[in-house]
Amino acid sequence: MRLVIARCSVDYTGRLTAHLPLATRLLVHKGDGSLLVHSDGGSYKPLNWMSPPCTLTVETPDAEAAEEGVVELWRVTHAKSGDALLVRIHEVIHDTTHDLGVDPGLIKDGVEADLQRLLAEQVDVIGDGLALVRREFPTAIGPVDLMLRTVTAGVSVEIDVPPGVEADVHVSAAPAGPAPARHVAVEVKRRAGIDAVEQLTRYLELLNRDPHLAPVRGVLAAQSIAPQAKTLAGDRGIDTVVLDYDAMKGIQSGIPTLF
Amino acid sequence: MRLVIARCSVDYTGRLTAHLPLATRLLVHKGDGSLLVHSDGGSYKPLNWMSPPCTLTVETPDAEAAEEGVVELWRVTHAKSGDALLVRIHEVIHDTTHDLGVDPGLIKDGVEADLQRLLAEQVDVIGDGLALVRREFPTAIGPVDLMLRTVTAGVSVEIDVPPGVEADVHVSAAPAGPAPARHVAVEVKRRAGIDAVEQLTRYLELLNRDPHLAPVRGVLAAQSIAPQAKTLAGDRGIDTVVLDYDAMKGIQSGIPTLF
DNA sequence: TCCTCTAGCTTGGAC
DNA sequence: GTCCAAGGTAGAGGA
Repeated sequence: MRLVIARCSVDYTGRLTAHLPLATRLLVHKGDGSLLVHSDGGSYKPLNWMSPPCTLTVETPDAEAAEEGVVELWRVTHAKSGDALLVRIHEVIHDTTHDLGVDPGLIKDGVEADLQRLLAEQVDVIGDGLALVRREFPTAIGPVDLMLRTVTAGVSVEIDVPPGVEADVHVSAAPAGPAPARHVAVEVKRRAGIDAVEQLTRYLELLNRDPHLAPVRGVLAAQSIAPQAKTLAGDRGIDTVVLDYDAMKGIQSGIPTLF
Repeated sequence: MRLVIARCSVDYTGRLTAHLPLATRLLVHKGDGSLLVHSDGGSYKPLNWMSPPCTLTVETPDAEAAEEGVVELWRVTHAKSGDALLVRIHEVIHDTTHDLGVDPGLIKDGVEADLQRLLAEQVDVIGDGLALVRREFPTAIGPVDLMLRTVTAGVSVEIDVPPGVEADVHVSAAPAGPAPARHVAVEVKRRAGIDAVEQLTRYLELLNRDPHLAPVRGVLAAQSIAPQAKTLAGDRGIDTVVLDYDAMKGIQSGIPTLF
């Protein structure tokens, strides 16, 4: 990794064009060829950058550029897209190179996948008398996060059996023509916006065309739900459930899961 | 801006928890207090970071940590959210500080706003016999990018007048009861996905309730349109138009706009 | 490979 | 402040 502090101007041409006037900035040239241009402040996102695969070539400025004070010209070209970054360096203030080795990588917890996994183990959070059919239930337009079905075969049955799988098995085995299972499609999000409601609506539209599944009810489950998303969901008959990740994690660690 | 190369492990707790095992990394401490943790390679995004407003405090490791080889402990705390980043430094390999000054900022061209502006000047790209009503046409749920209307008042009229405004004016002034104008709502995107179709659908639903506007046809105009978005648009009777930004820009620079 | 969806998204703008 | 939409979104994961 090469770290350069330099007075420079930068031009990007590619999906759009962007220009950075002359100023002092940090240039990070990584081992994979990528380049980041950072200012002191702003966001974690560089002002300009080039993602790998790309190559950096250092050129000597032509007479005109040299006259303007350019001492070095860095050209970073993307291997496929043709995007290019041009760094006109007027003054190098710092220049060091370091060998960092390979990074072991990041371990995360608490992303949507974790939320979905926990919720699959605790479908009672969504409502009573529900059992998991499967996670990532496949449809033609993509997988539904969770597919559940009701296990309401009469109150008397549910009293003396454990909730979840056992009751579900009982219903399935009921000799007297069982009430048709009603399905519940659950969309899991960390933060749900209008787009989440739209997504679930598309799934429901499709699922309800399938006579084996219909009627399918929709539930939007998220750690936070935008007010407009809640309103839109209400309009469309979609229930919303706010999830408490820490509480769900507590239950998960305390009680062994049924599945 | 302070640049540190160090062998360190990092823990983030906040919206999720994340852990980085011991390895050599770049730490960038910016003037606004923010911290970036970069590896040599990967993306332009740091492995871990803390966004401003936040403060960095350097602590002396306790006996236990010192025994594990920690020589310095950086704690970065977000001012509002309570998110925290903990950097356990085992070895400092490089440590320099530089004054970069304030960055003049980035100038962009080719973003969605530019596309919309160009398209407003060249509505014929959408179809013949159309005139701009206005950009950012207001509705209760937000502005429609472009609202157009047809100027089809009979072919004979259109032959000997310039397209666009002039023809439109003529139609408006036509003494023999003019055919009602048909409206076209255009959603402009650089890249259109399913969400763009959903957005336009919401607008059309609303616009078509207005007897002054109905019937309103929908057009999705974008530099690239995802296949599923094109399919969904087709299902809903929404036309799609693929835009060539460079070509449109060429026309714009060559021919003065009518508006 | 293409195409989809998530993201500690971030960031800017409107209300 | 909250909420929504754009992003050179990037990056992962499935078909």
